[in-house]
Amino acid sequence: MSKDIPEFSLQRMPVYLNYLRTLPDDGTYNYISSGAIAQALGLGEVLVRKDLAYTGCAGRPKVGYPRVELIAAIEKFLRINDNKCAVLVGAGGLGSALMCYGGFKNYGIELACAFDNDPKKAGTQIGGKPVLPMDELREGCKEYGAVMAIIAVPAPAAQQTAELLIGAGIKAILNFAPVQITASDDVKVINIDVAANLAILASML
Amino acid sequence: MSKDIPEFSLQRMPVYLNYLRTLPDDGTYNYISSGAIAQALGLGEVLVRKDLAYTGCAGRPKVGYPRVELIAAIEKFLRINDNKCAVLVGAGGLGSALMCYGGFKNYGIELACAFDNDPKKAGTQIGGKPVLPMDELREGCKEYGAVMAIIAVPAPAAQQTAELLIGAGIKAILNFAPVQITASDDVKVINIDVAANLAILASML
DNA sequence: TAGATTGTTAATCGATTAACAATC
DNA sequence: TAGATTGTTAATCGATTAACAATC
Repeated sequence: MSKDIPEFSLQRMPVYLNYLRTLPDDGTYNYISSGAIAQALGLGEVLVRKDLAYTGCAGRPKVGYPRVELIAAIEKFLRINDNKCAVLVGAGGLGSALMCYGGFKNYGIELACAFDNDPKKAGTQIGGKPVLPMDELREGCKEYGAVMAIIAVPAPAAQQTAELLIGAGIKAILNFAPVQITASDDVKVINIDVAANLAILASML
Repeated sequence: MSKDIPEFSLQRMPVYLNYLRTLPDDGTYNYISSGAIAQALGLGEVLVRKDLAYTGCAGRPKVGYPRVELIAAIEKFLRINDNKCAVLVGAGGLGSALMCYGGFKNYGIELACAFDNDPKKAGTQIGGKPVLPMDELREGCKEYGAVMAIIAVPAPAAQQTAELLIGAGIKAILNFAPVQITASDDVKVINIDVAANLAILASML
């Protein structure tokens, strides 16, 4: 279903969803036009209409898009009600912060537990979720039915960690280690390098 | 200088730099070919050559690119020796983790201090760097000569925080709050929404 | 009806890839 | 020289924008 959507349109879907969810529920935004959305997000209005067309939610000429239906359509498109489960590897500073972050549930994602190779951390909890030793990674992923993982380990360990996760059945990886993780095509990977993004900004000044 | 480079080529520059820096210094990689780089990073080799051409570092046919010179050329292209200074707003979990992260210095960026509106945090240190109250933001930015900022505040406060920062002379913003920050064209903004990225991955499964 | 807004088709723009000449 | 690799020019591909018909 989301196979035939352009990559960039897909990336904007959560942006639309976020924005629509922040609108007040007092009746002033029962309908919203593509132009209004475009202006709020700094996009072209034709682009917005094209993107929204992929959700299957039809707008009404002269009126706009029905807000509640549009939110539901995007949620369905992103399969937010499927309640996917994710695990995290590397309960350091960044990993711990992500364990405590409550925003994943907005997308129907549960961050179930963390794995860490520090024996002192194993058995503790972070953000109310258990930290397990690395040698329980395979078993833990299966038990929770995890399909996604977040990697927050040091760079030298990242690729190896990814392979462990893939071996445990993980199909999508969000990697924060500053190396490009490579995997076969059936495993989806997004690499986010925070320092690199700051460096890009610095070079544009 | 970096004005005429395609956006996507610029985004790959830190990736090349990271990769080249990880290569061993034992003489086996005095020269490296575009094909080898391409394979390691999962890119096309012509693309790699085009990107590297922007750095002004010439490769030698049959040999490849001189590794040390290439690293220096990318560093110069990204202006890594300019030693930019950044501040952070929002010393919560994610903000604190970023304060402790040592990777910014790899790109010549110093994260100097944090600002937080919690009076209990003001006066403390995180990662060896001071946390200052919000009402010292303007003064603090000037004092450190900060040109960039990281926003790690809750979503509802993000846009307002951005405007404060811009008022204090900040020219580039890396935003982790899950809202799109909008600013005039002379201020560069990159929005990173961690949960949204995980949602995108989930929808691709 | 007139006007505003959607949805679609065509044109443009930018990025990637392919082909190939240049070079060591 | 022959072969490998760079660098450039042309072709392709995908995403965005422009133009405009459809519709409420």
